[in-house]
Amino acid sequence: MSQYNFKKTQDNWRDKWFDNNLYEAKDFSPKPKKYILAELPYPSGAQLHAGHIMRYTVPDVYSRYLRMKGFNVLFPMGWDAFGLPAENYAIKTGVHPEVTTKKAIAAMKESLKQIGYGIDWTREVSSADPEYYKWTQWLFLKFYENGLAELKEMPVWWDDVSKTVLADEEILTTKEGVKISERGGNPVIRRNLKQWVLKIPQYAEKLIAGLETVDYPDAIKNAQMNWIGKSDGANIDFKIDQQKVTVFTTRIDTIYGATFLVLSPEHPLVDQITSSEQSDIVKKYQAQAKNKSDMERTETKDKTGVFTGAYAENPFSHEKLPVWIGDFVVMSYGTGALMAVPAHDARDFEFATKFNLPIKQVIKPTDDTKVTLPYSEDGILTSSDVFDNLTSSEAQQKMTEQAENQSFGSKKTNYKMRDWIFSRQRYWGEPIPLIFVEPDGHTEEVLDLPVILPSVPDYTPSSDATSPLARNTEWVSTKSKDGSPAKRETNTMPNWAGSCWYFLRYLDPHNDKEFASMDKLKYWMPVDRYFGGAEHTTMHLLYSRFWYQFFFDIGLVPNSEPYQWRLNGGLLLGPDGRKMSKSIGNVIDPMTIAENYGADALRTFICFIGPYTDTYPYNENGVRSCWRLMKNIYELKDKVTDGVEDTNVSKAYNKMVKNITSMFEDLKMNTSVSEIMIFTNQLKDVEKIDSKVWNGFLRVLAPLAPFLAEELWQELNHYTEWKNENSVHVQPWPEFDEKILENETITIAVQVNGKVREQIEITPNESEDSVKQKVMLNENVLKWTQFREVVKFIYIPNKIVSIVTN
RNA sequence: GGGCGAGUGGUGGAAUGGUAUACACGAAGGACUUAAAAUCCUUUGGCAGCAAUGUCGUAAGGGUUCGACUCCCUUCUCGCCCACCA
Repeated sequence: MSQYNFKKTQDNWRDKWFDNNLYEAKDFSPKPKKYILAELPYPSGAQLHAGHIMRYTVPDVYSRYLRMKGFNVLFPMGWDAFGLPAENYAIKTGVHPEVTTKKAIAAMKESLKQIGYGIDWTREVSSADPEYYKWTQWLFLKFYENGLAELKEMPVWWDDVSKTVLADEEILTTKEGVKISERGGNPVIRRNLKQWVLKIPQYAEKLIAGLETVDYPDAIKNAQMNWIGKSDGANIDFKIDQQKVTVFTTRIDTIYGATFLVLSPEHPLVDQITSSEQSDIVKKYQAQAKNKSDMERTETKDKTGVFTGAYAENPFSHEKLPVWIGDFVVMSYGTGALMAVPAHDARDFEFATKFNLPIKQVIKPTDDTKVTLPYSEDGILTSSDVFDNLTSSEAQQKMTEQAENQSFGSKKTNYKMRDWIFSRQRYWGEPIPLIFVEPDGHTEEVLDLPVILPSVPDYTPSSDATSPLARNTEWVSTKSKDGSPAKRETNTMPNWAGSCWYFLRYLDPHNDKEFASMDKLKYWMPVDRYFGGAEHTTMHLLYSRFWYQFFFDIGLVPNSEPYQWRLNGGLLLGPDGRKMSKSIGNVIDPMTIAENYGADALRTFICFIGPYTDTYPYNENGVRSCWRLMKNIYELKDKVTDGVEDTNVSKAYNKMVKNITSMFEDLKMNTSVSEIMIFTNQLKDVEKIDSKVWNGFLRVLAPLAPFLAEELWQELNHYTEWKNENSVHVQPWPEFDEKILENETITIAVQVNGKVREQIEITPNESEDSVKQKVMLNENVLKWTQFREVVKFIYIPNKIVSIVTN
């Protein structure tokens, strides 16, 4: 018996496949297309890590299956090559990030080939390649030209370790309420800086509407909806002497219960309305709030605030309401001012209780249940003048109408989503292709793209919020279109920029006239299946939808949603069940596993471990069992011969093909591996295996274990030299015969009063009468039915009999 | 505080209204071996029983149904996301 040498097998077929580009996706092929996409990796470190294997294995198995099913499959790969780790490494060592990145890319590409991912490498792209980022810059300029990119002075999150601004999405809040950076966990502080922003809130409605047309799990849709944070309500003006303050409310129906207003301490009106008696105390509070970091603001659960001495008139009830300021009201949402209805809002209730302000109930429940305040549900209005007895929603409509008719308010929709801060004060990113023309400093586009990222002697970020590029004075000074002196924008784009459109470049990677041709976009888009990480739900996945929707609006792409379908994958934990971490020392290196057990065993293990979406601890014994499976399959080959007839094997074979076909369609790779194991165990028990069965089995095996399947396929067919069309991976997916699966008899269970008491044999589609006769005379059934009256006899054909007695 | 998801053997998991625990790991016993590894065979949800079998059992409680891990309600626990967002 020959021994399975997985290393030799892998080395051999890997070169054959990739040297001949076996997995090429053909533009405009008459076959139906499938675009299978997995998030592109960041090329750090030397090689692949466990996360990549978890992310790419199932998509690869699936795309291999589709290819055999006759689809023109695009399964591409590229590199999200800009980013902090390479830059931080450069700061430490002085080696240019380009050098380290290229090295990492080469090593990772080699690893991806070793695992046997069926990637079309002719379409490889790297976001740090000038040929690529030329188009990232070009696309950015489309935003600029259409008023969606804007320079804006605003409070931003500043990472004080990395010395750069970060977007809202890149900030996490710890359990203690401390704000930190998502990458690196560095402390962040608030700073006012002038930044490029992309006005993603303008696409809020389209981003919401688009979710209805795509097939994403509800969890992702919910998270994006939540992040966009749409609230329908109204802006209402309250008069304060000659001034007026506008508040945003989603509950205008509670306005008769408003007993005070609260303004953000930074609200511009505060200085004008504060009475002279309150002036000192207000100024002191404002100063305190300003010095308080956001961390401290959120840390103190206790509400604080001070009275301004001013009173505002409720436009409905004409009551005079005291105006307070409080730092729980943030300037960046709504109007920075709110009407407090302590009876119907928990925060207002807390504030009113603390400062002894009146609490007035104006909503009662629709039924007679007693309420404890604060009661924040909808209900029936009371103590609300002419609006009494209306429901909340009726009142909201009528009151908003009245406010609009009398010009003291209007319907208003607010979003939690903010402008996307798009400048980074770092080196290793795409230069923003704009210049500031002197003397007035107005911005102008750079027409000659790409703006190449210049070399600098020193990558260290500066604490004065300028980019390392700013120190390259020669590069910074340039000329405008009409020859005026100008200075370059020295900030770079965030890491997310390149990945917002990479899936479009795969479609036309070598086009130097366009970012991608419309014909190719029309052929391939949208992405049919997109696999990625859950951490990108409100970042990359939302950003790239925004870009794509905008491109659609300006006619650059053929449809409005980039991804038709999306699934988030889980993680591989260390053997101890904890997240892999160098400091804990529980990091599993997939390439070592591949080295020890073979790429096929590793792939099969990753599939077998459980559904794609879940997270699992690593288990070495699990890999060993898959390695054993490979070995067992290999050893079966000596039993293969022509003309073996075996009904049991034939049945098992057809069942396996049938089951795996539907499991692959549903991406249930874990149970597919079970089916392979069950069938293999069966083959181990027979003397001889028919070559036709073996032929089909190898094709079913091919997506999961591409190397082993290729080895045995080539041997079975006695191929002596390599030809692409002879590869197992381009063979048609095997058919199965339902007829062979039909048995002469079926065993079904008999339940008496819900408990299984007997199993009987019936012929397929046997009549109810005949089955009933068999069942009612059965001795084990009689034990439970005699001396009782059979009230009901239920027969579900070919499945079960259920008897009810009294 | 809000939203979403999940709870099944010692472990990863299977079963989406029809015989709960497929497949695999681990464990126990046995075969082979001087021995070990590897390999092979047997057993493996709890309780009672030599066994046939009975009985309980999918976080807890209730409901719908001939029949519920699966659908509905209540509670508990865990995970993830968001969070003074008016």
